[in-house]
Amino acid sequence: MLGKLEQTPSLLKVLTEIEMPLVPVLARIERNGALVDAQLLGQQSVELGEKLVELEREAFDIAGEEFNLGSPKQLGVILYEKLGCPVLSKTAGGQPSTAESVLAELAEQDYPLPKVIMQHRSLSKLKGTYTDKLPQQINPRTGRIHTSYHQAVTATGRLSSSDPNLQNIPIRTAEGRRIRQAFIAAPGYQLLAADYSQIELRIMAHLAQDAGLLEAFRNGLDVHRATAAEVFGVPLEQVSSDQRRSAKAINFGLIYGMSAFGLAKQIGVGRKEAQEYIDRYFARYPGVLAYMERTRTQAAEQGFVETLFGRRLYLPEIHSKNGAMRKAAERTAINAPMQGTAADIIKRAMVAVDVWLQESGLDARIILQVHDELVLEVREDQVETLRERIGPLMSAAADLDVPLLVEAGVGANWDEAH
DNA sequence: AACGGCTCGC
DNA sequence: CTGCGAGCCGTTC
Repeated sequence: MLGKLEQTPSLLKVLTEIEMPLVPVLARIERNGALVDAQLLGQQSVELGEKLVELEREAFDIAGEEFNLGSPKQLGVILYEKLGCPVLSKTAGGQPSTAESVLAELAEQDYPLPKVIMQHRSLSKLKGTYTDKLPQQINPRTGRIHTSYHQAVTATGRLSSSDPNLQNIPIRTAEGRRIRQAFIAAPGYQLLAADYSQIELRIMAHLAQDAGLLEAFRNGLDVHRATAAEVFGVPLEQVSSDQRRSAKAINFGLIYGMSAFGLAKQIGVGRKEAQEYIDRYFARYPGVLAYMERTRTQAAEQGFVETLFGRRLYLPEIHSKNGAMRKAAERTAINAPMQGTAADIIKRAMVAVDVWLQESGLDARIILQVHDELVLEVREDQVETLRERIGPLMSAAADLDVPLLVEAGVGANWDEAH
């Protein structure tokens, strides 16, 4: 009796041509490990601890009593019962929410406590998850951190990373980036970070074969700016930074199968206005609309969607009688081919880079993969060779109808390499 | 130990 | 009521 895998040539191909060759590559990456400056993280922990005590004092002062800032339950009592903040949103469990977006909203209404809580939350996240924990994860024998990559966990084909997760190291804020500064190269070596530029949007252009989007990428345009120009009806050079930010949210929203409601929340406009943006987007990029409709239909008819390389995601809930569950399956159907194709491509690239490094005898090794990025540790005198050749090699992992660009940076630490 | 709420990444 | 993950802390059992 043959299973789905043996019966399906495209799945066999994904197995034998992508996943199996990747196994020894992942093993090598895990064994290589990442060098981390424990002393620097230790200093940061001390500094963060001091700032947290300060913020705690401020919070107690505003609240007029002491409470556990880390407890959403206790915080809810202070905010909504004692200080009389309006309840803007509730959690799935029915309690008044204290999530970031809610606190930001309350802060705008001039309540002083939410801002202190937000600062406390973000710093305690950095301390608890990163600066305190990472030094404990250093292997005493190698002096490096060896994450585990999981090859068969995610629905879309991405890798995941655990113990510790090195795929969610902060980057967004200046405080967070300091943690990346603790990921360093060994003496005599440099870090090289190579990431695909907007890979999922490029895949969307390719899969949807939308003329406008293909054109934008082929002309090397800033695609968020180009989207803004189309949606807001202004010349490219007159796009404001707000318009570009909104267009970026629209582009990401499309990849995620987002609704007008979700977009409205994300960019801070009314639902009607958000719907107008979406309508204008689809009017300008009709190929994208047709592709999304095709994807939904295919998911419903075949019960699965697939990536460019034939990896499948089965979606039984696409037939659910429950509307919310069906909608969720439809969003996954939209997202999975793009996210999954990106995963296929970087996996192929990892194998290609690994083969090249093994054959060339260069003193360089892959130490991290973060979904659209590879980080390598390279002997100093070979950095320029690597930097020149890794882009074309990674780009060649797929033959898309748009350029697949790779940006590569070098530095003494992971922050500098970006 | 398991779960909820929250927050970090792409 | 935008996709995919991992992990922290607080809370409950």
